[in-house]
This record gives sequence, C-alpha cells and structure tokens, in this order.
Amino acid sequence: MTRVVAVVGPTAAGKSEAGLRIAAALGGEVVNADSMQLYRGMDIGTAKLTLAERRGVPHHLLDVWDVRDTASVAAYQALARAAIDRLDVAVVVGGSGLYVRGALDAFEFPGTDRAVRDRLEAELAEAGPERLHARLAERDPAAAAAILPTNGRRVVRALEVVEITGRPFSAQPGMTTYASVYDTRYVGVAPGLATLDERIDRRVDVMWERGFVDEVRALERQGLRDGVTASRALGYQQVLAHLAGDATEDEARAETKLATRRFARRQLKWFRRDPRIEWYESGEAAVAAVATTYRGAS
RNA sequence: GGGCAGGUAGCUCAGCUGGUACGAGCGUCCGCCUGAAAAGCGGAAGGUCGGCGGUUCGACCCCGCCCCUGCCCA
Repeated sequence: MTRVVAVVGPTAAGKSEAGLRIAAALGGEVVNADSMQLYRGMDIGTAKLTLAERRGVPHHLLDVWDVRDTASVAAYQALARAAIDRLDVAVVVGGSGLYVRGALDAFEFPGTDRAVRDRLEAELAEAGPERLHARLAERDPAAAAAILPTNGRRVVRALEVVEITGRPFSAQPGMTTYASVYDTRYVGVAPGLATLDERIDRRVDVMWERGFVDEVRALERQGLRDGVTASRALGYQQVLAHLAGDATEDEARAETKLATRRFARRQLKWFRRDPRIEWYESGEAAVAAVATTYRGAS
C-alpha cells in the first residue's frame, strides 16, 4: 500500500514548499489537493509552484482542468486515487479540506445527473430554497434537519442524491468518521494568525507584482467568466469584478486580502476538527519532524 | 476669527422635531459542510449614542458651553 503524508493547513502557511521538501526527503512525489491549482492557467493567483521551483520533484494533478470546467470532488477523487496508487510514497499537499478527505478517506460520493441537477437548480432560482427544503423534509427528514432551509446549494444536492439513488442522502457515512484508506500521516502547517495574516498580505502583493491582473485578463479571454467554479476563486473573482468596472484595482487587491484571510480561518476550522493531524507552526518544523521520524524508522 | 456639515458597535454609516439603541454592511469570534468546497450556509459577542451642564416625569434625538474632524469664507 502506498505510504502517504498529507500536508494540510490554511492558505499561505507554507504547505507547498514543505510538501516539496518532504517528498524530496522521502523519495516520494507530490499529489496536489488544492481545488484551484487543478485549473490550467491559474498559476499566479493560486501560488502554484513553477516548474523551476519544483526542483525536479514530480507533481501530479496540477493543470488538469479548463477554467470553464466545473470542479468536482468526485472527479478529483478518482484522479487522486489513481495517481496515489501508482506511487510508493505520495505527499498529498493542499488546503481544500474536502478534496483531501475525498482523496484519502473512505468517502463515497453518490452520483450526479446533469438533467436532474439542472432542473433542481432552475427551481431553486425560480422558487427559492424553502420550497425545495420542504420537499426534502418529506423525502429525507434527517437530511432536511441537518441542512438549513436557506442553504439552497446543499438542499439541491441532497434532493438530487435522493432522486437518482432512491436512497436518503443522510445515509452517507458521517463527516466525523475519520478513516484513511491509505497508510497516512497527517501533518498540519499553521502559523499563528498574526503571522498568517502577514503572509497572506505579502502573498497577495507578490501576486500583483508578478502580473496577476494580466493572468486574469488572459483567462478571461479563455472563458473564465463562464466557469462556475474558477470564476469564483479568491483573487480571480475580485479582479474580474475590477475588469468589469465594478471596483478599482486597489479595491480588488484589498478585497482579495480580506477574502483570503476569511478563507484561511475557515480552513483552520475545517482541519482543526480532524484529530489525526499533527500540527506545526511552520513548514520547516513540519519538514523536520517528518524527515526525522522516517529516517529513524527506516 | 466667522460660517456650514459632522462626531452612534473595531470600521463605514442608518436611526419616526424626545419615551428602554430597532439597527445595517464589513470586521472579530464560534459552528455546519459527502459531486461548485478559494464555494455555500448559520450563530454569537461588541455601543456611558464626543465631553460637561441645562430643559423635561423622561433625551442619541431640544438648549448652552467645550473638545475633535472635514469643507467654505476671512
């Protein structure tokens, strides 16, 4: 079985560099678990390591989706498992909590049906979430109880699953069951909030220096605005608004910093609940801990 | 020196010519999350309403003085 080291944590904590060094130390390869780095062309804004920065360590699952594609955890799960299974040591690096779990944990995603989904989404847009929630309450009371009536998106998905599987959405194993399908070690990188906020601000400024606005402009020509997922990515969303004349460039930059801080806190909350994660204040500390342990072990 | 506008939650502001601050957005903190997850949804904590004095049974909203900010005139 593949041995896995998962490097998780909030954005701008230093995961990519840490993952790279861990992979180098263990003779493994990196598998991306960042939902936005899966998009081709979204480089500067996602702080994707350049080829040179990867220093010869192979990286998998970067640049696999077109910006017009809608992201999908289930699709990612299949790709990730295939990539991991081919390796002896996989270093799974990313801050997309659900993606990490999809890749490594015993998650099974019920299918999806474009027609059903489209119909439900049309109904949501037209009638609002309450009506759909009421219907969910009849077909799957447990799911309805767990999903707030105002959360249209989740209500739609629950109804979709009930419709196409004929079984309740709530029959899924709980999110609180933590069991990896691999021999996995979970390493979290999380500097203190003050430090993290500084790193975020700096990262956003560097993005701008590197030509982020031009990157978004180029992607806009490639259909970024039509991408349901990619167009909402941090930074990209704000710059698109600026390019549309809804904000100044400075406002877009400031808003990107703010939104990124917000996101980092949400990531922290997500990962905090996972009892398997060993936390480190910095990427260096995480690298040191992992390298030492494995050197001693082998 | 004079005139005008304004000083209400950490920030930006709303607030029936007076009756317990009804606040909103943002931030902060906390929570949820199984095919959009850098997305989506929810909860909580924050205010001596610039200061002092007065009018009134009662003032954030009325009066006086003072302080601060911005603009205009000198």
